[in-house]
Amino acid sequence: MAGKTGDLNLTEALFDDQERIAIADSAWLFRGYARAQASEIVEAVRSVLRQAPLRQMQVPGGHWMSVRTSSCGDKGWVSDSRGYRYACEDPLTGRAWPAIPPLLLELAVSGAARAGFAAFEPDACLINCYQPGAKMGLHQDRDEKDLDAPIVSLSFGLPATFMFGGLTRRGSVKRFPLLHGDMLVWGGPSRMVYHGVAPLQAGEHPMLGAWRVNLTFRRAG
DNA sequence: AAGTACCC
DNA sequence: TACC
Repeated sequence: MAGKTGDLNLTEALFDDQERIAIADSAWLFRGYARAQASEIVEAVRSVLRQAPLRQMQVPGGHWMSVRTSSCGDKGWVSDSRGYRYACEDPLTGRAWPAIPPLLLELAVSGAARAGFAAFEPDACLINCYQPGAKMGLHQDRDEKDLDAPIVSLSFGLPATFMFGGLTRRGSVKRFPLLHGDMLVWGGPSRMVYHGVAPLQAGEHPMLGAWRVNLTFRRAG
């Protein structure tokens, strides 16, 4: 009897080519897509974080997210007791968010194109930083105006178990590792899938120590 | 509710 | 599923 959840056996997954792994309908994992440029990417992220520091955000209901976040781009994702939204100003500094570094933008756009999403013009890049124990519960990305644009996610540092569910909370959830340099792209019929990250396991990464850094690019509108 | 608690 |  099939359960409601299950591991995605990547050795049995459909390989479109050597690096592109189908996760679901219109959802693709590009193993190690950004690995060769990881050093430059991490340096660009550090530069953004000097201008828009990491912070923990409150969610409606009063709890605090375990993940530390910042943003770059025209819009940044913010949350407080009043709710979630995209904002043009960083509430921490009162200034506009830093621009998306060109290298990151180029990777996100080229990655989206390789997944079949032409002319992706992200205006928001969320920076989610996980330390051991940090997690992201199953949720939908539903605050963007343009749901035709995909979500492009880049992972660096410690490995994480990604949870990729269905269009309802009750749908089955696939779990698979996201490793340093991996890119995940989902959109179209998968755009509104529930997804999340299991609590990060302790570890030490040569480049990032006890951290996982995730960049997600969206068209917030 | 990108949160937790608790119930069935 | 409920949470105000």
